[in-house]
Amino acid sequence: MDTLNRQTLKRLLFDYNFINNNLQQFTSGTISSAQIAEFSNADETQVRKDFAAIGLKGRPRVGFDISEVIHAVRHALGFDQNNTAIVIGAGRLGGAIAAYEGFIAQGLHIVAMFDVNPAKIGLVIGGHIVQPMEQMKAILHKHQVRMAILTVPAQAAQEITDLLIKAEINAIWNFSPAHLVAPNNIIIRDERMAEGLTELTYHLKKNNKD
Amino acid sequence: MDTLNRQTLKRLLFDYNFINNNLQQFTSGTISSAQIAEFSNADETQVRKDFAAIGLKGRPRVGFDISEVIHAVRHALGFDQNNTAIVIGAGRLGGAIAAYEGFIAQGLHIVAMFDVNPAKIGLVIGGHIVQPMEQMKAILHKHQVRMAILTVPAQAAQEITDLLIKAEINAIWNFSPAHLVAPNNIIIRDERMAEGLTELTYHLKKNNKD
DNA sequence: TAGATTGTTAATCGATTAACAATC
DNA sequence: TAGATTGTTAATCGATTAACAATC
Repeated sequence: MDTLNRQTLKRLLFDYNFINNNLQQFTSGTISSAQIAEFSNADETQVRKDFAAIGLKGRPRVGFDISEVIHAVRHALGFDQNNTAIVIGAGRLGGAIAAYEGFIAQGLHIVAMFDVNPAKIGLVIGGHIVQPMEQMKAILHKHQVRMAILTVPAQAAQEITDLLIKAEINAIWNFSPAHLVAPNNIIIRDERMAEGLTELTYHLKKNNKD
Repeated sequence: MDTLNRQTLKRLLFDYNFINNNLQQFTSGTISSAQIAEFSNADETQVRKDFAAIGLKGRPRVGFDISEVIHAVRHALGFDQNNTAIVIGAGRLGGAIAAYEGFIAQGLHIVAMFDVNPAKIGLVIGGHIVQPMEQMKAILHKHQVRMAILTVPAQAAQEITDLLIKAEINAIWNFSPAHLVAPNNIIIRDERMAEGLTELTYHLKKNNKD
């Protein structure tokens, strides 16, 4: 199976959420590409292509079986695989992420929380006891952690990334505004909130002038 | 000037951050499109096109004037325009956003924080006293607020959006996983963190199989 | 059977990259 | 002047949409 590109992943997630949140209205147990397309305002051909890309087959005159769609998307995107993760940076954002239960449906299980600040060690934030960085390597190993969630200030981000590289982490979900340098085999997703704000300030300014 | 598309906004922000964070290394006061392209790993033609799109002119053999670039990007993206905003949802995420100082450089000023939960009213979170929703309309008017930042649970999001529509908000920065229904003249940016997680779980799963 | 919906190929569209003349 | 770098047009690439035969 080919690698799904970012847009396809995004659309599949969107379709999946739509179906999941509106299960009760699809009493037939099936859904057509046109129904999905109407909601997601993508083209219906696009929906069929996306589904074909994850091996989903529909039936002419009937559509796609809802439980098959849910299962196939969960499988293709990896939601059916449990991933353990740690949060580094026991601030408000780190706490929010650690406490958020919505990620569990995507297979994410946060097992520990760390901070460099001695004053925070031992506090319970987002349901986890904050531990010192020195414990990190042992915990990563113990829980076979593959993902680190970085919610530290920009100036601390690279130093911590270097520790994670040494500890052979597989993936980093980076909420700091820093640009991280790491080997290519480490999957990095930068969550740049400044981008969202930029979109808004740009369009607000534009509207002002119109 | 044509509307900048999302990718262009993203690249301009990236270029801007790169230049800003590395000012000391450009002692000549100028920078070439090739230097930027090397860091951002975009094509250098793309950098020139992006700059041309915001009216920036470079000089052959010299490059682009750094202070001109900074000024032009800030102006084009609306960073030089102050925008007031309110945060709705006085949870950890709302607090993190309200307290984060990095957005000030983009012209964002948070003036108030709201929550539906009576137990939270009066608390100071992220530097702001939490106020009841009933105060919202008056404060929006008083501070000429154009943007609302939504950090409430999914099930509360649409109801609050409806209030914001009535209060004639211009833009909503939506951190809830809900799909908001609103008129087209309201600018909505959905910050779907589940997308980032999806990218990571997908690639982690893929790596597993390879 | 008739007709709705899929699956897939072909056409279109838009964004990215290559090429190169203009310029300082 | 020679040559580095811009600005811009043309070519390429990839993603989206249209068209339509296959199918139940």
